[in-house]
Amino acid sequence: MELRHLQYFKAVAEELNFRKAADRLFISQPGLSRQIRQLEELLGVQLFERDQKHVQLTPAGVYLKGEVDFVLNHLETTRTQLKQIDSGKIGELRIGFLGSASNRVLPDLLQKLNEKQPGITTSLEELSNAMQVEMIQKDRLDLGYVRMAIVPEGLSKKTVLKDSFSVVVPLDHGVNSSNFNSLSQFSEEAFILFSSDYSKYYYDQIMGICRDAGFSPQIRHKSVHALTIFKLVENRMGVAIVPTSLKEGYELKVRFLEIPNTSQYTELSAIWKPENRNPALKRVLALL
Amino acid sequence: MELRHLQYFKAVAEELNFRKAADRLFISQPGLSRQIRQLEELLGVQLFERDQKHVQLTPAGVYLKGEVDFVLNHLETTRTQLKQIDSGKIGELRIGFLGSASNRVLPDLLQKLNEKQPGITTSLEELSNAMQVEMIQKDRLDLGYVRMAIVPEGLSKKTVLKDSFSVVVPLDHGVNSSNFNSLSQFSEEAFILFSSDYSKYYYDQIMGICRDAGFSPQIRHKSVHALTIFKLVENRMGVAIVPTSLKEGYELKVRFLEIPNTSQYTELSAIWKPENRNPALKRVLALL
DNA sequence: ATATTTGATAACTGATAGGTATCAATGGAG
DNA sequence: CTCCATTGATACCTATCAGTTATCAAATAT
Repeated sequence: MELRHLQYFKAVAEELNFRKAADRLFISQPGLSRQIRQLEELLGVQLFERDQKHVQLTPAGVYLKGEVDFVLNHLETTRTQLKQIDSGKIGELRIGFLGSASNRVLPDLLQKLNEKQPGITTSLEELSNAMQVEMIQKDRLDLGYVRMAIVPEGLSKKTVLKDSFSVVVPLDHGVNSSNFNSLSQFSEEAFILFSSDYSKYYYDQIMGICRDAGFSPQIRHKSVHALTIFKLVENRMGVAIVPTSLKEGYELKVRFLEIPNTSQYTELSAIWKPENRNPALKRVLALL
Repeated sequence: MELRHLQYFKAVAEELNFRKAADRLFISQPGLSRQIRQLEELLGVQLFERDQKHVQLTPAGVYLKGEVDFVLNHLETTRTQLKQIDSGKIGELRIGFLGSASNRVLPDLLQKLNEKQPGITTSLEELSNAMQVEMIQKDRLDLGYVRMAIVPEGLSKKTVLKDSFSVVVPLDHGVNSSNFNSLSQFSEEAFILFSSDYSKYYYDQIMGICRDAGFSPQIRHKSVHALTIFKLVENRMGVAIVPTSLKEGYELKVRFLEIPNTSQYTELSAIWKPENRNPALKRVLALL
């Protein structure tokens, strides 16, 4: 059985006249007659009652007509949907991000998406730098928000946020914005850092900043979540160095001190695989 | 576009390998390759990503696979329905049920069906709760008899039986109907339950009943068949808690003790998909 | 380095969808 | 009643194209 049979059946069922149906289908009447007979043989069921002057549907034919209408209609809408998906008007984008992107960058993107590309749905997942890279390379993620200076071979990058670093201290800490001038003031403090397996590059960079200031930090705690780090600082478990933009978006009971005179900064970048064929990705990249 | 294209597409989408798919379809690999390419041209959409070693679906291909599965399955059931209707029937109703429906509810339905709608034939299958839900959602089942408090989104439900629970004990067990007053009398017994993969909800509920009675049951055996459970009880392998209505319909050598004063009860419900197009289903629903 | 596997290409062939010409049966118009 | 238009079915032809075999180059695996 082929769709041809069903389309022909539909025409005959509607016209109840082989010649008119054949005309509508732009084929000859004998050809149509044969295809209908073949359909009846294939299904093992008589669909039309033909006496020499009239054609009408059998009960089985009536049932089949309903189902054929349904199926052909369904296939038609499937075709138009397919076109939409292929052009990226609708589709799903799988986004990975570091926690630090969830303050401004990610909400910005989602809002812009909702405005300009409402057909695109997203699936969001907070993941480490390394995991995002791996998943993008394996086509398990379309877009990632990471912190790294150089991206692995084969991935594209666009920086969306350039961030200085700040020292995070308890509110009652002796150093404040008026007397803070060098990071070396914290050389004897305990430090709280992001875990290196969450972002190796990030970890190394903070170590570099301290080295520039002439000391090697004592690391007491490591965590993967910014909020946890802030809580630890608040409870005087140490001080932390984090991207300045993390200041926004939390109800903070800690003090941020932007580190002056340092060429060190961190970039939040969107990364993706140029060969990625998800059409929704192209549209989203145009928005970045 | 013809059904052939869709069938071939389905095979390739499942195998993700042109040669294996061609073997499965009993055609040659070049022929299959050409048909798929033609389908892509007809739809104006790329469906597969082929590099020289791997084949994978594009997002459009993923979408099409879902629709094709649906359409081909729908056409298949249409064929069997057609046969039924052609032989003077109204259609076939595919019914799934839990074993506990086979005592009263299912025979009742079948008898009523035989009386009021003799044109409807049935195909019956004993299936777990989860399997029934899945098959109904995929249009592989028309009506299911399940035990669950809330049905998944998109399915309709009608409760057909409200059942209390009974403890099942051997005939010579110390506890009988005159001295039974609390489930806690069984707190030290070994228990035999229905497997949780048969009906998660049911399993949890029995655990809840015991918790209400102030103990956590020692579970020694699990089984999916009521009769097996009764046999185990008969041979003093433990006691069981089952819906009271299971008492009927078996030649029992065990004793049922209805649990008093519990708000716990179990409902046997008929579930179906409202969009289901089976004409026999509409008629049967009118009988419920 | 060798063998095996992948999908794509090229050229051939056989089945069949659709064409033309015609038929017998029916029913409406005169 | 006759005539004629209209119905679907039949017989035969043909051009298309689905599916074939025989290859290929590229990529793994051994």
